[in-house]
Amino acid sequence: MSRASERAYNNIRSMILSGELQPGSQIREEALAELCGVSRTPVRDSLRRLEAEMFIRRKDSQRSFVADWSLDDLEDAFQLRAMLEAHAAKRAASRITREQLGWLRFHNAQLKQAIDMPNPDVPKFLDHNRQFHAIILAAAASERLASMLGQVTEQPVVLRTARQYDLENLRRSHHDHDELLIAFDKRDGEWAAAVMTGHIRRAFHAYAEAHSTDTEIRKSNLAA
Amino acid sequence: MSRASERAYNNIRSMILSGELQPGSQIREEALAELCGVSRTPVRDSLRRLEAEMFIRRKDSQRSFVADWSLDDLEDAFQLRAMLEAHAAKRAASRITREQLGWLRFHNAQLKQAIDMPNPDVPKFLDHNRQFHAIILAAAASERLASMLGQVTEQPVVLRTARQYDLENLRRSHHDHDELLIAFDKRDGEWAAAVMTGHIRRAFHAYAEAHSTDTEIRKSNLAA
DNA sequence: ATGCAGCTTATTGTATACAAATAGCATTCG
DNA sequence: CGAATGCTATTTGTATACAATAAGCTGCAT
Repeated sequence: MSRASERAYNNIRSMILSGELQPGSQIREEALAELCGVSRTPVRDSLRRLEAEMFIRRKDSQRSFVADWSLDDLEDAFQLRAMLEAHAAKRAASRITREQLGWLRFHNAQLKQAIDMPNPDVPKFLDHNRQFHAIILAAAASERLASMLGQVTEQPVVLRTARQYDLENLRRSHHDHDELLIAFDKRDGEWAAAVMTGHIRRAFHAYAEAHSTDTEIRKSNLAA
Repeated sequence: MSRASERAYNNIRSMILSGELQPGSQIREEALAELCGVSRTPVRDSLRRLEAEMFIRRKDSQRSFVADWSLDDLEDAFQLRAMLEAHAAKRAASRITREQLGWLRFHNAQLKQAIDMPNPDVPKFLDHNRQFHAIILAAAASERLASMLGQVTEQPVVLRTARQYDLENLRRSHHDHDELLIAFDKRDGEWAAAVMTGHIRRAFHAYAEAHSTDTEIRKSNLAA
């Protein structure tokens, strides 16, 4: 992907994820082109891609809108994600290298450190968490699987606060990772898959809870 | 999708699926534009889409090539497909309507009829088979799932003959469908999922066998 | 001969102009 | 007063021209 095109894609995507572009709002190509400082051509490329990734929806005729996720959509995405990540874990169990295992341990230690402080560093936690999962995906060695997972791993943060999960949840995540490491070490794909399933489903419930709290807040703001 | 764009997409896609565009061969936008009778713009749109669907790959810098599927790729795609279709069947079991069940029965009867003749009509079989699966996917009621399945349901026919599966296999497929119908009727999602898994895996082995036979033939042709 | 440098050509990326289509609005007719 | 129809403005689709980039080739030097 080339310079202008990539810039447009990343800009628009992060605007959607951050909520800067409101769910349900219409998108005009020219407006985005100006915002990104490029012409409509690369913007259109990006829109097509984002449409395939279901961040953008198109009405019957051609107009684009920012996807508006219902709780059902969210659950649907997480259900798919749980299935796919479990599959990735299963495949990874029989293929992961010693070196990759080492990196998993490293990132897991780092993310533990990030929340075992007086002032927990949540962004740091999330970053190492992301890398942890990325390594498993790489070990699974399936491009298609990676491509599909890319479609369900990031949801728009319709949430008010960056601290999506409370500390207790983050600690449990770390614990899940520990168990995954043992399963990988024993090359037990079934175990790894089971742990991963639970891991993702917990994330869903944490997210869903935050989501509904948020929409309530938003509604009351609207009413006020 | 608009006229020119859609035409380009369908044309290119079917050229890939039919093998008219050889796996591994380079793709030039302008050449395709002429072939489709449109300009490069809609061709580029289509290429992007086909790239996302992994029918087209791009080298480090920008040049596009028709994807060249190894047996491993094929197995990978089928593995994912089995998982996703099983999931669809499971969801469908609890959601499918009486009317949809009726249509399933209809298409299953039709595809049985297509091969229960002195001169089996394989294209007719394949068409009703496609519709059978489409109804289940619709009953599963998950747009994301549908979108993902779209990425793994069609593989390029690198095969010489349209009769990819022998009659025995087609009959077994019909039988699987019968069993699926019963599972749906009893709203037994687990059963439906299990039947579907086997159903797709059989398809894989039939396909793989034909594939390897074909590549052997091709090799010997190349040598001659 | 071989490998590297610079040039030439092929191919893709980006911008822009224009065509087509759609939505919103006003006006008119029932 | 409401619904339907035609007009206008907005937005997207398509084509084309031009810019940037990468591949391939030629010739020179080692």
